Amino acid sequence: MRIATWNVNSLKARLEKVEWWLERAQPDVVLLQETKLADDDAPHLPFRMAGYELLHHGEGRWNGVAIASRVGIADPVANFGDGPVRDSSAGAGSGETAEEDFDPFDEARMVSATCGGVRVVSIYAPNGRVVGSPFYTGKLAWFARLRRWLDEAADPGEALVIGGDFNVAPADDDVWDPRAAHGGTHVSPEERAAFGALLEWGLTDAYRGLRPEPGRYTWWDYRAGNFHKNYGMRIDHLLATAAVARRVVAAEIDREARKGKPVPSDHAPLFIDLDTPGELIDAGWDSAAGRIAARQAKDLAPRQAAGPGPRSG
DNA sequence: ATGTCCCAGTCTCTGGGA
Repeated sequence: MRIATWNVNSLKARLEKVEWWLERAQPDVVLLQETKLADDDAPHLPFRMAGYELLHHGEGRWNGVAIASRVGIADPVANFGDGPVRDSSAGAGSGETAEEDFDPFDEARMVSATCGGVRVVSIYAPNGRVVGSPFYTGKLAWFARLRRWLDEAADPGEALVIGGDFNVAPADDDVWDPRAAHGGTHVSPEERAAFGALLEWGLTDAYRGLRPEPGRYTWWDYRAGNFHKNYGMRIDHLLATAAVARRVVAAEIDREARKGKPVPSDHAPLFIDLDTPGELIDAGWDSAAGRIAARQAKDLAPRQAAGPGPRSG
């Protein structure tokens, strides 16, 4: 069983790329983030044509999470079960997300279901923008809500996977240059502690558990050729309870999906294989990835810290 | 390199978010 997660940066704009990747990677379950669609606009038919059911939780213009599965979808939960979120497609304008209006619990950032015997949770954590800002405080509060949901609605003994865009690089090895990112969001001690609180509950970083090498990322800024320089961050994760983690036999980030035309998302898909390695896993998903990472390790000699720091989705 | 991409509305450009 192959479980993937992918921040697609608009499912509408990325539909062709997503269809290509479903055919390429043959995932059984895909957790999607930043669909940027209202539920009424979710593309159920193309997924159905590819053999997948689609569970979508969106608000319109921003955010939006989904689960695509070809092994069934049961017991859906949206937004931690806290009720409907704001419709960001209607009346959106300047001030819509002004600081005083920001409420991460009023945005479509969580959807869950049971697929093929595994409860999966697709999450899109708030970005945080600037350390110390109300958006950053809201990000930390959102992570606390996620942890509380685990405490109240889940059990560390069950088969569960939380995947998505956490907007947190858990360790310095998860950032292209820790000095460049220092002082910014995604790497602050508080954000890493919020991530750690999820592990503490009973989850394992399924990718890192199997793949210790540095220099492998899931997000690269569109600008400045950052992807080709491998200036990225590992901020998308698949966290698994022990019942799932012990079954993980492979983990990969598919950098090929971050390349070429039509224009890709700024995130690459990440996936894990349970019990049986996928047919394509041994073919190599990007033979250049290791070479780039090795070159980057040498490049980590003196470099000026970048000014504004990274901004990721 | 302030370097790109996506969205909706003010709609062939702009502003906001990542």
